[in-house]
Amino acid sequence: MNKKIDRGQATREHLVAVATGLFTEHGYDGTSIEAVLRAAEVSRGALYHHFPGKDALFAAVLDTVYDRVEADGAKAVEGMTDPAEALRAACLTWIRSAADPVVRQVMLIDAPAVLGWQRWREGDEARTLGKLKVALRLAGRLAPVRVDYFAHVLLAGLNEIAMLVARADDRASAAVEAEAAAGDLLDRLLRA
Amino acid sequence: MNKKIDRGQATREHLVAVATGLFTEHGYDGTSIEAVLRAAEVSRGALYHHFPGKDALFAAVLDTVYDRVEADGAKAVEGMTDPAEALRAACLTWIRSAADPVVRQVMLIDAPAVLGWQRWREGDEARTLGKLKVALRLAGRLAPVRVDYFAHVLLAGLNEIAMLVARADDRASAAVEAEAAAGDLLDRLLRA
DNA sequence: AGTATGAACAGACCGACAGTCGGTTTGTCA
DNA sequence: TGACAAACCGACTGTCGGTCTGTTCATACT
Repeated sequence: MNKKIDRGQATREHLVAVATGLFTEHGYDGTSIEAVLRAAEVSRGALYHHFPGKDALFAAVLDTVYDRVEADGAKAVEGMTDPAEALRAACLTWIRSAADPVVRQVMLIDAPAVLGWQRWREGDEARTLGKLKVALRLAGRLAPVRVDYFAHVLLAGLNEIAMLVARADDRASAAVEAEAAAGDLLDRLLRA
Repeated sequence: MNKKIDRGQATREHLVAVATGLFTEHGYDGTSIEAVLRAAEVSRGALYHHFPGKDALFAAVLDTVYDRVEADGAKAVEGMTDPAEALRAACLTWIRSAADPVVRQVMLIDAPAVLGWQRWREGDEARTLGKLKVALRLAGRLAPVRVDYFAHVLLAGLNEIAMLVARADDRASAAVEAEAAAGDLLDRLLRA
């Protein structure tokens, strides 16, 4: 039971990879299962053997995107000891991540609508927000009641800033301004 | 040419009203044109006479939602002379508006995915963000480069806070905390 | 070796849905 | 009153997501 399982894994991953590209380029609604099938050269039966439906395929794609973003974040803060410094580094990394078209379309635009807000928020809480809340608690002298709210505000704010960079005519200079703005935001949120 | 035009207007508005309810309850994807037709007791031809497609119907719904939100905001600040005070009042009103299921589902969850981020942002810029930027410029002593970024951050942050209230078990007490958090956020963003 | 098992895959098929199209009705105005 | 056009009607179409009945084949068992 190894060659078979490996083969299954391979098609699964292949499907996720192909779907990631199509979802990013055309959005969830703009991507038909047919299109995925054609691009991946996989049969209908194979796809529905691995995924119960289109939204499950999307969820799998979203999962790999989360993985990548988390890995980038972890790499950015490794070795850091000062919580505030690590938080700042993680925030800047997140802004850069969110400039990636894949992250933008899949994580920020489609995910809430496809999964529904509730499921989306639960996933985000588990994979992103939770850590951010811990980091905020460690880094600042925020009142405990504020931590949750400000974690959401910070994350949403960073997303917005990242979107602004992505849309800017001159992305290079926008990125510089944006990172300054993000740093400034962080300062203000953490101030006593 | 009056009875006819009036009748057209009436069906149009009726469709928008019915669609608003269905979009709010089941989301954009969960609402079929068929369902709208049945609920509104209007024929297919009539609907497609007034709207080129499902997304156009959604756009019309979104428009009326914007209208209501704007009207609420305008009422909240009327008579105020201090820009900072008006800004604060508008923000709190916006939080309360965003707690409305219609606003939440239509404006915050579906709109970006249905219209596409670009079109959505352009609309939002014209109807909400633009005013907010002006208000921020008047109310604070923010560096001009910061105004744009912080306007986005503030709006997104307020949305998040509103969502937290909407999802809370005890909405009443959550609302109190949330408005305090929003006020705190505003203070921090406007501080020199 | 022979056979049973079940994962992986194949592709015809189905129902639902968004959108189209050739009509019909009905105010309006010259 | 007759031409005109807006409003409306509903059968029809193409596409799409999802189902269902197989078939293949690597492994486990005897």
